[in-house]
Amino acid sequence: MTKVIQVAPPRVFSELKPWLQDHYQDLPKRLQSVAVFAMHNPEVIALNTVASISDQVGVTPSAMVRFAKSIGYQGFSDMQTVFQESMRHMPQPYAERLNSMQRSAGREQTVLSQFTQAAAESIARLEQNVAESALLRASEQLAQARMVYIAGQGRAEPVVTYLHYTLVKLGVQSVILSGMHHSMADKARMLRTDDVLLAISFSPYTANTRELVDICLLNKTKVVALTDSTLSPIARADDYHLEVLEEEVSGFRGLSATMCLALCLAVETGRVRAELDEKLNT
Amino acid sequence: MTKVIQVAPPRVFSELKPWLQDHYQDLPKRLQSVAVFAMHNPEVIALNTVASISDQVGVTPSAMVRFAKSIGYQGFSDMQTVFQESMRHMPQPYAERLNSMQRSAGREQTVLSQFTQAAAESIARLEQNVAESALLRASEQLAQARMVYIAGQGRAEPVVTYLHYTLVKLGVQSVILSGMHHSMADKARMLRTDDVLLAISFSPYTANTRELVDICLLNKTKVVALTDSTLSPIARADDYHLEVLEEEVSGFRGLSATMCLALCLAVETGRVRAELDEKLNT
DNA sequence: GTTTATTTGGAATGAATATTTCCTTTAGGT
DNA sequence: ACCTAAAGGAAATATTCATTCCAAATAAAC
Repeated sequence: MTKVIQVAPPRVFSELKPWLQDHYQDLPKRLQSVAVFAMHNPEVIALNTVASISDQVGVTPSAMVRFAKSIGYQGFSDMQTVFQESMRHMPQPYAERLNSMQRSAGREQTVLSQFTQAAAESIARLEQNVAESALLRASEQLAQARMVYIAGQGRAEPVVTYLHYTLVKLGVQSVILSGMHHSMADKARMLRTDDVLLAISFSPYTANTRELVDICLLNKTKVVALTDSTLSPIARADDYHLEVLEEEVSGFRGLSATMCLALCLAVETGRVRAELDEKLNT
Repeated sequence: MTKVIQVAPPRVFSELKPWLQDHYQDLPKRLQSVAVFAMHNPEVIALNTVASISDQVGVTPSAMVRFAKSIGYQGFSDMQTVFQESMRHMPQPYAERLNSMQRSAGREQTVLSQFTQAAAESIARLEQNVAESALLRASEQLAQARMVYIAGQGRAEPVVTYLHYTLVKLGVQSVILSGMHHSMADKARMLRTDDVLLAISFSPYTANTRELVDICLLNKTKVVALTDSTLSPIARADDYHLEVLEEEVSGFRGLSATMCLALCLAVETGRVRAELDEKLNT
């Protein structure tokens, strides 16, 4: 059996991608098919069984195992865990991200072009995946609120700042909740049933934001959530949530698509709010 | 065996959540533990084996199966597929897509498509207009700084927050200057000549940020600027500035391209900084 | 054109894992 | 305090699924 490589295989998906690009030419035909499919449908690899995947690719199950082994993994299952880990977006340490950044640096792609490409893809997907109707429903909730409370931490904080800024400019009353040094209970007490919580959260989901959402739902306070996955702890069926997924480049996730969605949400809210105000004045 | 329910169980995760909220009280103790865990760690349920999950929850494997059955699923595996399906980022239903297609085919584009298009164009232009060399020079300045002070107001503030967040994560010392309630003179006094000011500003340019830049240039403190035009008052010939122009839609300017550039700048700075640190240690 | 190495498909194997069963424990009611 | 019913744990069982092996096919080398 021909091993294409015998050194340790990539343990993270973002390193696997460039590896495959380099070695693609040297792979047998079937294994090339698998490679193409894997890069285009990583989620399928992560979630399905060998039989089901090989069926979709159009190869035999053994080809899948061979593929994994040719990269250096112990077997298919071993490789699958790498794909799975990339799905639960457990971020790798920043030092490692910088490392993999350097390793892929040789490949004639400038930093700028890599990130702009990722951003463009994220935005394209945003347009595909977000339903106009969902956006409208969320906006209506926000527009009807007596007051909009905005919460989010870490990577979500710039989004909080932006939404607050834009909403206020558009005449929608809103307050940033995350900055305040209140206890969770205090925060919860502020919220009345005619208020709306606008929660922004990405994985790894911070406990604070999650708790806040839980409390609001108990109090029958409406929640509008902006998150990166329907599996997010803050996404419920009975609330209004919008989903945006940012493409990653060697472990780094941007905010380009998220900011775009935030602007849409704010503008739409402003519009609906203006309509409501007009009705009241007539 | 006690079935809490015998009708068809939820086929999507978002419906399962409220279901559990309703029936939580009626569940046995161990099954409650599982319910709480499942709602807070859906990804774990989706990706791991019964043994591994039950271990993390602190119950026996059979409890997991019981849990699934009590909801109405055939078994654990059946329930797991629901969690998995919610993980894949399924595009919106075709009905919805057609709907929005038709609407955009008519006269008015959807809000979403208008803004995504603007964002995409802004990003494309960003790649065209920003020279890799300029990015590198700016990054080198930031990487050599003893401390990076970040300033910006209004629409630039989300960018400030984001840059601060990312730089700190990458091990580059930085402080946000705009939030502090010091007088301009106080702020200026903080800055030493081996510090660098990272100023973000868009038209209409706020006086505060402009003044800060002026003072720094007088003190021979290095300035890296991120702005929307070379005509900007904070762009000088002798400093390092990056330019990004956001396309506007009916008066609204996004931040998608800006955020992308900010990320590039931060990552590149982190990389250069790591290189420098390595040299010192040898 | 023949031989040799590589690749490929398909069935057999074996490991991993969900599920069931049975027995013990706990709790609720009289 | 006793009885009954529900709940929980542990291990046996059944199923699903990855993996391996071997023969057939294809491509490469001579």
